[in-house]
Amino acid sequence: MEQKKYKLKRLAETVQSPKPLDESRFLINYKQELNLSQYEAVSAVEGVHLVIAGAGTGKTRTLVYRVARLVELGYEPDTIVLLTFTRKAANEMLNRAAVLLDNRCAKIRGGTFHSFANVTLRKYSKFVNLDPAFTILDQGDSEDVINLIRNYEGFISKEKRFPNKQTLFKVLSLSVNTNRSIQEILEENYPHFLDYADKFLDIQKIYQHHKKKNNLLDYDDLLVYLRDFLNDMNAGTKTFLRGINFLMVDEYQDTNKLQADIVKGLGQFNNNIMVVGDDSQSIYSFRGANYKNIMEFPKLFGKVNIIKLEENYRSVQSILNFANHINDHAFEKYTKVLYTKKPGGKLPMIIAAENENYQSKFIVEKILDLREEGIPLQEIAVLFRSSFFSFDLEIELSKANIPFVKFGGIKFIEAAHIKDVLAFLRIASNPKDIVSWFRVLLLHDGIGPKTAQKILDELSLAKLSIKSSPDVQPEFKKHDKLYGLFNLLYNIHTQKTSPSEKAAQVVEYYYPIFKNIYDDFNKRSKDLDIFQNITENYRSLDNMLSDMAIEPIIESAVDISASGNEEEFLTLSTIHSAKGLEWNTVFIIHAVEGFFPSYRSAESIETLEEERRLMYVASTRAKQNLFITYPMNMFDRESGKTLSKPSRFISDINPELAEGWLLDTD
DNA sequence: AGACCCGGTTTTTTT
DNA sequence: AACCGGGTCT
Repeated sequence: MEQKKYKLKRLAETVQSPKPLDESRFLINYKQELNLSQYEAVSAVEGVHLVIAGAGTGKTRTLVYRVARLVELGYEPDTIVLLTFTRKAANEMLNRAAVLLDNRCAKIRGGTFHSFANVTLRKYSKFVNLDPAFTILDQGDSEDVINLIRNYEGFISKEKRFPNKQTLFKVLSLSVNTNRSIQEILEENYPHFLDYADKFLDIQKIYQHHKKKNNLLDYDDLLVYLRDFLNDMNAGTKTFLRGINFLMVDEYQDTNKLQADIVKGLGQFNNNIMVVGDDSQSIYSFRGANYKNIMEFPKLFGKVNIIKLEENYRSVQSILNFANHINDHAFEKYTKVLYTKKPGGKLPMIIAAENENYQSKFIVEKILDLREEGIPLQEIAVLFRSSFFSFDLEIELSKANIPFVKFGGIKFIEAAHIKDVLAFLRIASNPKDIVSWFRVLLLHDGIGPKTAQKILDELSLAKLSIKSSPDVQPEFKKHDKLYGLFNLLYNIHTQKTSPSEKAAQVVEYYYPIFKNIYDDFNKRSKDLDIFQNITENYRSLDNMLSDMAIEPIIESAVDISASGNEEEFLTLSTIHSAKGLEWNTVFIIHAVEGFFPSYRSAESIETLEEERRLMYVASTRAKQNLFITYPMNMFDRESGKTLSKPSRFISDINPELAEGWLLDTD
């Protein structure tokens, strides 16, 4: 151990010397395997660096090589932190680095801001005044807590619509993530609820108190506590910061104010930071992300070295031209020009179909054609603005026996029946979890909100407890209906069994209820099996629950049945979930004014600009072929109108950039 | 009084 | 598909 420390110091000095490093000392030939800009980014060691990496310019490759190089330079892998947008992205990068160099790369600390905060806060809990066994609320859980509060006396009035739980949550969360007051958020996004501003504040107060009292942290709290810990600069902060030599942040354009503060806080000691991103691909403003964050990065950090990656390795020239055209209209950006050494390529095709179903049929046929031409399904994706756009297509694909996996939209963990099962386990892990108690109690016949509340009161008075067997609690004479429930909770709370055994007990108890409440229980019951399989990967219930909250499993029963036997499959994905990925052929569907851009976004230039960036992200996913389709007659229930105009992003496009086609319905 | 059922409304995007 | 509110049943 000591030897390593000595070695670290010596190498750091070498790095500071003005002489260029002797490249032959490295196992990897960085200069040869990277282009000039990539090499510049990869070989940057100390200081603050901003890498502007256009779509397909080898951003991931650059990060992977930099990780390897830092390790080769002798820095301890666990002093390097890599923050990414999803845990999947982090794992993929660390794996690639491990393959490139060796296993030391897998020891790098990586993950999302949220998972990083989770680990840090549990470890340094006493410095942030937290119980380390805190429970994490995902968005649905947070909404449920807020709903509980919403139903308190005095909030809902009969005269005027009171905001629902989603709206309440969104406003509170946006206020935290963008550092603005509730008043401001309401003025900007929900002026019709301005009358309720005081009630929002009341609910916020009660919500915060509830979380504190019951040892709960929501997504935003994870970031807030981490930021405060970093700013506090107590003994814990110092120890923690000393353990970090290098910080890398991917997808920086999608960070919000809170996350920018965290980056700043993490760099307080040595200021070795590299952030990577593309202002043209910022698509998360609804979560408080702001592309201005990346524009203002140099202002916030002072002396920043800006590196631009502009050579695109992904797409043919024709697709790049088209994407650049979409991007040309953005009004504020770091100027960068993407170029490629893959000249030519077929022009993107814009195809008008009679209606939605013809659009679907066209895509099915085209996919079959492409497969004939030798393009595997694995290399094809259909992308869309909103998850429900693909419903009709999904039916047509099933008819044609084309296997697909859908990304984005409802997640496995959000399905009602999975949340039910989780609620039992969460009570076992944290008997103070009132929301889970409510959920579980309401599953039972004859128990509604009032009775549930009564039982919860008895719990807090300790007349009822899952810490001892219901057999020895006299109060159960009144509640003999709930004997089975309490017996189950008593067992899974007190027994030292594995999470999977506990889950099995829960499912056994839950199954009859489940069959009773869901008409489609047959379809759903597969999910319960999948859930039980997942639980086998865990030793600790607490770990399992926080993992599931921070990093939801994407697969649902539909996906499994499609991909189960290692078959190749077509990808259906929201554009948001397609971030960072690429395919030979990409279809973008529903490019209709009102759907994409969504007419919800038509109110402001900012939101419209974001829709434009979405189109940019979608079209830069394609390597060889790009098809953009739109139905000419599309009824929209929300506005009650039939939509017929092509998306403004593709109408009036220069014929040199894309071909327009009309689908012949014969 | 409280549970339950029904029908109209609302849904972007995700850690 | 899930939510919300109102009306009806126990």
